[in-house]
Amino acid sequence: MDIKYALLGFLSWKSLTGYELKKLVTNSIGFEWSGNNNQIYTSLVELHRDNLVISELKPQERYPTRKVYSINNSGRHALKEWVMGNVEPPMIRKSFLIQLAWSDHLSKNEMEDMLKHYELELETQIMMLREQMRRGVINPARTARERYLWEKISENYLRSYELELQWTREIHSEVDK
Amino acid sequence: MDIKYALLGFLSWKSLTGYELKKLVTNSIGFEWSGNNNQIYTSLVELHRDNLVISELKPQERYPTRKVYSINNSGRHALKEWVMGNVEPPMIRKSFLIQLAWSDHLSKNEMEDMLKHYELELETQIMMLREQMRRGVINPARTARERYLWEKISENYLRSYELELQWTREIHSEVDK
DNA sequence: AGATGCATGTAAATCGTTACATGATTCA
DNA sequence: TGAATCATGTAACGATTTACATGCATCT
Repeated sequence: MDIKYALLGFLSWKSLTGYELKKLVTNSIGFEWSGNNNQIYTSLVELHRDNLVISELKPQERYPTRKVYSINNSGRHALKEWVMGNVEPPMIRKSFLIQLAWSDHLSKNEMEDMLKHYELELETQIMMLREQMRRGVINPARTARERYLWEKISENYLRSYELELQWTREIHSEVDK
Repeated sequence: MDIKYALLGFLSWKSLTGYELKKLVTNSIGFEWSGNNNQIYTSLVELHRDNLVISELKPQERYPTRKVYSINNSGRHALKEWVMGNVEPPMIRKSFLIQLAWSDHLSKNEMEDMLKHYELELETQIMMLREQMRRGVINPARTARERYLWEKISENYLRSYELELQWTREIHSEVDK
């Protein structure tokens, strides 16, 4: 369950509430997935139960009480353990390739349509990424190295989508012949 | 649930048993995920319930009875519908990038170690893909176009991993300085 | 004798998504 | 007045993984 470590990571940056974590997770590049309420609040409960974070209630005047989570030493330790061990290859799931695999019974026009759709989806993703990067992606940037790494991570996703788009266009032009 | 359509796709190629489908799914490039027993046998039951396939028992002498599934016209229709509609961007989940995001507190050596591990994982994936391609990946190849598409699909995965490896090496050499 | 292949499936647990539920505040 | 933001969470469902369960045949 990566989400727990993603949350621990953000908490190793600074103390945050569930609500803030949700925003960070859904707005950061590469963390988007499973940034739903349920997982965040329940993961925080588990992290607390496992004694990796502490929480503190901070009442406010006009808004609901905030429950601020902070990482503790066990949490920092668990995070470091996870970061160093447990390296796995990326998991890539492209439904579209399965669709393409069984698209031979389509007419030329139908196939072009399919490819066009995929290109559009990819172009949209790329635009959103670029836009997000343009107006400054979240980046703790506590050191030059950290800033560099976070920039590289955005770049990674961008390049992945660009490669996919390029590949699709190649097929498109080949199928067009 | 893509797995159902992946199965329908293979059945649109030829009639197959659950056991054969399992082997195909786990050995084909891009279908590997969720090639576990449970999903295949239960999906086949659902496809049968939804009237997209028919099944026939074929007793054998020395081996257990085979349950051979065949696609029917509703199945072929459902497959075509799915292939043409419903185009979605790829889903990419790279745990490693989350690890990297929170790796700034590691020493230079520790970080190099991490990167080295990831490179090794990627190199292994690439080798396995190449090996699979070398000794002839599954490919219905009923038409020249279908052969071409299936080759492109293998190429897609290969290129994705190669891009990832290249990106990692870039970081590695930058971090080394 | 032990591993692998043939062939079927079930059960339990975890992970992930979507929707539900509440309620004040602020901005257009 | 309606939408968005602040802030907490729960419930239900669906997808996915891992492990369990059986038994004969064939190969090393």
